[in-house]
Amino acid sequence: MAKTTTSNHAGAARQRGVTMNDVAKHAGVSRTAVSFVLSNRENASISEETRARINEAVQVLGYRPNAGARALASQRSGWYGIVTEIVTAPFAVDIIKGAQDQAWLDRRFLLIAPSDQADAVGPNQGMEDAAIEKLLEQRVEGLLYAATYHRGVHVPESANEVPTVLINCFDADGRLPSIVPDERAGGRVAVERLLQAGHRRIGVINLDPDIPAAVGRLAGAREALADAGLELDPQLVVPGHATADGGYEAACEILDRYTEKDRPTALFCLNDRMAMGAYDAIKERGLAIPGDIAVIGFDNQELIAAYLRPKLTTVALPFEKMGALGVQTLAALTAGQPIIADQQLVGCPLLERSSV
Amino acid sequence: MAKTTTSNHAGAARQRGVTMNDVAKHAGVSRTAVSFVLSNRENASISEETRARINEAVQVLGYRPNAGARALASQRSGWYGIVTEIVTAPFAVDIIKGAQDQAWLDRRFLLIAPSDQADAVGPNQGMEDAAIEKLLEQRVEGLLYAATYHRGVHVPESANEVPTVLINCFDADGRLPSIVPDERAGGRVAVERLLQAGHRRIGVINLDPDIPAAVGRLAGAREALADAGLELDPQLVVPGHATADGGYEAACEILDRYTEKDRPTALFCLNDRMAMGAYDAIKERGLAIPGDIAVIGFDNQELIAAYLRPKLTTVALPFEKMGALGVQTLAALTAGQPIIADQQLVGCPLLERSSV
DNA sequence: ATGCGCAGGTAACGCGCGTTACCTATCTGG
DNA sequence: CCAGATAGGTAACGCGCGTTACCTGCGCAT
Repeated sequence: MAKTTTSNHAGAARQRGVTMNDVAKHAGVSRTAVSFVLSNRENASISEETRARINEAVQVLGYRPNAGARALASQRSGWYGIVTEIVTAPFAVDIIKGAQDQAWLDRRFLLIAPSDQADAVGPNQGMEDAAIEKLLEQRVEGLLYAATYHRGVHVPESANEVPTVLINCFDADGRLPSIVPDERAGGRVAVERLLQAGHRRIGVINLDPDIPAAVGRLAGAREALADAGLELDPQLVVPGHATADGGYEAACEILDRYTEKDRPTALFCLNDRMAMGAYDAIKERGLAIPGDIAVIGFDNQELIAAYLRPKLTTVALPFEKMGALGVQTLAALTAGQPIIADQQLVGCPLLERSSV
Repeated sequence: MAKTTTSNHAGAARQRGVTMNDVAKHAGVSRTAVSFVLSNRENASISEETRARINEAVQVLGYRPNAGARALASQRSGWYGIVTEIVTAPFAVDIIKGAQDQAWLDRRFLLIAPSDQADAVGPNQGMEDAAIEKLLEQRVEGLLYAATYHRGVHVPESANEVPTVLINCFDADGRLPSIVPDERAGGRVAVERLLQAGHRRIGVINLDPDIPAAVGRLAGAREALADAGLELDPQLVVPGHATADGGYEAACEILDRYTEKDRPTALFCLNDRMAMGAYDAIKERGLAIPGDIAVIGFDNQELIAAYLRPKLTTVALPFEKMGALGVQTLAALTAGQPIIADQQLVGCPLLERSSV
């Protein structure tokens, strides 16, 4: 499989960039004319004929504009920067994806800078500052700052030099606009789905109760129950570590505590990893999903939700959408428009699969 | 939660970049002197005193070099580009992460371009070409081309204008250097682990037998068995769809076909998703992992392997390492060094968890 | 006094392009 | 026949910086 031939690689004589001047000469016009044609200037008066000659020259010579030079002259880089933990979080990717696509539509480029520690505290802060610094050196016109889980963050000072939007987090200092998931609405829709399926006794496997995700989702759950004239039994809310093991243990506790009659008929797991563990606990007890116990998750971690058996019905975190909205907001901001709100909530859609 | 205050955003008067000239004036020297100091020029003769004055001016004014202008003047952008499907694959991220980190070490920037369809065939080819085009407009000095699963690809022509390295795929046209996982060695180590644990009858849940991953891993498995004086029973190799469902079905087939005595005592699943399905089949039959049946996977998809119960022992695909190696290879290439081989194999380490 | 080397700088060009000011030839209306 | 508009361009500056060539004193040996 491994060949040992030494590669002489692209002998392709790396031609020293064709410039606009070359194009101009080839077409027998001035460089200015070329510039006008390439940038589709409105009020330029260039005859159709020369325009065609120029375009042909571009083709023939394989001219490719030099983005750097263009940025220098026009004072606009056409770039946005995004700072985020790349790999720590499977989520970050979807945000990037959404932002990337939107940027692409706007004919902009997204410069992605790593930040292994997106918190402004901690040992790696230097890294993050350096990343932002690098982005600013590239003269990005705006900054996106994305976190891997919904929380408050402290954004480095330097981010103030350029319009900045936070994604999946909010400014603990309250200055910068942010885009976050509507956790409350998500919690509500999850429980509404269970109610609609006829469940009245619903167990909740909770996260660390202090984080925004837990607060919001639980509040939403309460609202949905209240609408149905029910209350959330505090006994049925058990905290768990945000892992599969945590979900397993919490589910065991909740399942073993009651007789078959009193047992909840549905479990709302505040994230999919915990749902994964809950599945095990349920199956271990010879119970069927969703026959005996329905399960609904949160987050829509594809790798889990779509591969569990039965596939997990869950509420999706709208990462791509938030990414796209981030870029849009940035675009508005850089265009000088006032933004609508300091915090934009993005809905979390229910994803029907087979566990309810 | 959602405030509706209208944000006036960073009133921070976007100061029109401090330039080297400003620094020079402030320090009472010429711009050249500043340039010399900032670029740590070897044979420049600048007194310690003026050097200090200049550095102070940089601090005071908050000077930040303009990367674009620098690139223009020096004819070196300091950028590499990477083309990959960003989100389709959870894998791509790790490659990017590895490449990003290595690039960061080399004081280079990684420009990430989306390519929703990394295959050179298909409807989205235009997108990919455009992405490469954009990267070249940014004057990247080298190109990385990463695939989400190990396979042969056709790289667009334009990539030839600049040194290019393929990651997790190889050039079907055989020109470009590539970096791929050593599937064979990986398959070998997996089976060796099972043999070491005393297993003699090993079932294999296979992938699509035509892809490099299947070919290599299976070959490695055979080698390991041969070393132990055993042969791979063709009956024990069952093909499956590369999903949890596929793994479930294949495992059912293999488990139900034999009596308890003839049944394999271990399952080598050629990817983790299938292992996930196999878990269900095994548990359903009241069998214990690894007590009754040991399971070993491949890929090390964190979200699955680390969260299954028991945690899955698996062979890791070295994505980060491949990414880093890609950048290193590119660096060597751009420095004009001949590369070692057209294809570099990267080892797949065994990750011990609890399923063997 | 002269020559010479060296520390400590500076002037000026060019990188590739956007953009503004200006110029010329041709047509049109009065 | 001439003023004025318009089509079809061009010359030249500046964006911020790297880099090369050159300049100016000053100490020192001749």
